Amino acid sequence: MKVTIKDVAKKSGVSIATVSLVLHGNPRISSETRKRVLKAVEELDYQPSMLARGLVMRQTGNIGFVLTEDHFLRTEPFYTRIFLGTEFGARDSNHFVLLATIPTDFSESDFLPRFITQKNVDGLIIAGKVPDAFLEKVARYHLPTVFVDFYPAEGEHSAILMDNIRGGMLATEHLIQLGHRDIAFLAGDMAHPSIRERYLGYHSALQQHGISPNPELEIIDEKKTGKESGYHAVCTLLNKGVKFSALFACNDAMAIGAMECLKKQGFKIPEQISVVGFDDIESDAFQDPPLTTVSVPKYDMGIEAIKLVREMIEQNLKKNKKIIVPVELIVRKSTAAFAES
Amino acid sequence: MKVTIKDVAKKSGVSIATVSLVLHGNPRISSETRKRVLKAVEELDYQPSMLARGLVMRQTGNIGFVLTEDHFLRTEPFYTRIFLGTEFGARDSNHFVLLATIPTDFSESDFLPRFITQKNVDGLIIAGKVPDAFLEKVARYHLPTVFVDFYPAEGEHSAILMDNIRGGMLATEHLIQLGHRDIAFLAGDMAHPSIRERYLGYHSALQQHGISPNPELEIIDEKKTGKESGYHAVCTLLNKGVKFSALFACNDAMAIGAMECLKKQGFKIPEQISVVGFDDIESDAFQDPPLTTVSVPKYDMGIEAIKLVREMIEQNLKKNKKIIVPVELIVRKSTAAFAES
DNA sequence: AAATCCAAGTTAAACGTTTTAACAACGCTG
DNA sequence: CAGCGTTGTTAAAACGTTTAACTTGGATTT
Repeated sequence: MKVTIKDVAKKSGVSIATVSLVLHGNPRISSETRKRVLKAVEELDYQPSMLARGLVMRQTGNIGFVLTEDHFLRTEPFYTRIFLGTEFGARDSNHFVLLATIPTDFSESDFLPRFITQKNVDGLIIAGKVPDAFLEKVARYHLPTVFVDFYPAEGEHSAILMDNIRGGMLATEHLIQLGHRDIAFLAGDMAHPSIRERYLGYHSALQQHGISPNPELEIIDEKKTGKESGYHAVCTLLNKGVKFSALFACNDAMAIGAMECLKKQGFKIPEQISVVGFDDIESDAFQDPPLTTVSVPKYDMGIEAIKLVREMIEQNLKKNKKIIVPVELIVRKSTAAFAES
Repeated sequence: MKVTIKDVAKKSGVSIATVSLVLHGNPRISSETRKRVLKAVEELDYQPSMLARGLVMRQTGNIGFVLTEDHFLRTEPFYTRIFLGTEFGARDSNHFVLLATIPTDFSESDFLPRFITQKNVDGLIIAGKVPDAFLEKVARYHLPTVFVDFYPAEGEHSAILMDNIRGGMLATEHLIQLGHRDIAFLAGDMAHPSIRERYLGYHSALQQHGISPNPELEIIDEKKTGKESGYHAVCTLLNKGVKFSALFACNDAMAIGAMECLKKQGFKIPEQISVVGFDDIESDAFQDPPLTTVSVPKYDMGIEAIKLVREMIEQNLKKNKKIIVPVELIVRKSTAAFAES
């Protein structure tokens, strides 16, 4: 039936131990035997059984990837890309990534993903914000865990985060360098750390360039962070009658909503008003005009997450580590040099 | 460390064999012993090791889910929902679903997902169209396979498909019942079986109601099937100057594009023209007006896929089976009774 | 020449299950 | 009371690996 280590051993005239040692690169095997074994492995297309290996090594070879159902089903494939990154990263160490969603309103009475309760994973990656009830419940299993794009309020953890502050600075500095001085900031849900940080970056860039922040230009009390909020925020801004030549939205959805409103009001983008977003979502390039934004390396975040969780599995000392991945400014057509009007 | 069957055996004063038999519901165990064992299992929170079990049963307990990268990263979470369905379905039989993407242009020289080459799955679910090169390569592994929303050109297979013909009929009949007679059909990519079938449904409904199809009303030569194609198709239709009071687009994206064009031309929807789409994508409910459409049970397709692949794994006779899942008409606000203009 | 060391392999136990065949205990039958 | 069937339980093999401990035979040291 299936080719086992025994078949390889027989074919190359050695014991199964030798085969195993060869496969693990043990130096005690003569290069001649090594060659013979490798040849047999090749010819038989031998694939070690993960099951048998896992049994003796007491490892499953699996890593769990958990996110809320909402996040997974988002039209914008943000977490999907992160997942894809983990899949890719897992190839190196021959792990498998098991994905499971949890209810967005996970409560004490909900079940954990099976791979956790059945101890079928060696480590865990938790992507995006998850309910506290989930965190509490999962903590009981003491699995090496890495958070991605989320950091729990309590305790010390390993996490992969993006450099929101720097992103906010990059976006703002880009506008400053284009000659803009009156730069609006649009946001909702300031309770969210990422958004708060982007705001911080905006502020800090202004100050570094000697521009004193004007609270009138900060529309930060939108309820949500979708297109509608962006649209509405611009309305608010225009109603105030305060002068501005550029705006930085805390994410692309708001930026796109903002552009819609501006265009409807007859403003030319970027000639009259420059717009910068954040996230680099799929549709940015297809906006009119294509949106300048801060790009987040989703794929890399997944790869880093796997690396980190693997590290934690190997040296199972709980060395908590935060990795901040860099972001990048993508200049498209929605920003232009300041022009006196 | 981890609780094993031995611990349960010791605690309940029986042999490990007995524990195993109890857990498998073997009737030869006295109900008294059974109770004792079950109690111990409960108290120790014993979870059988998938690895050990898999080793002796020669099953991995995993099912592979493969789709192209494009499909997985689509903004519209169609396949994502199907995947979620498989995840859910897999709970019953305690399988795990491993997801892997393949390059959209998979060629002979590309590698198969690791779980296939390493024989780490018992069966395979292939979602959406995949390249022939992939099919050829994967066929060599003789895995029980179920296709979802795709049926290979060659050979006999198991598959979960949606009832496109009936969907086309439902949509068209809905319009006919509203009193419409001049019903346009919009499509692109007629090479795609799903679209061809929807077209068939449209035709068949017309004929059943004694309406002879008017080729002038069929715009079926669009290159693609996106919003732009829908927009463009309506332009073509209007330029022809042919009279119509309703239109059925082969998918929601085209329907939405069509609505945009119609609205721009000053038509009122649904007062002057009724529009029906197909797919029930996320944004339908947020259109203006909300789009009437044919809904596809994505989640169920996933569940059915798991059921079928499990069936194939159990009785490993290659009983190929096609399951056609029913679709459903969702009436929203984009359709109304015919009104003479 | 005995003792030691080394290189290259091998033996065998262990991992945690499932399952078959064997077994013990008991009541029944003839 | 010998033999038989039934009922409930267990011993043991098997699944495919890894790895610590051991063997073997030749080279080197004392």
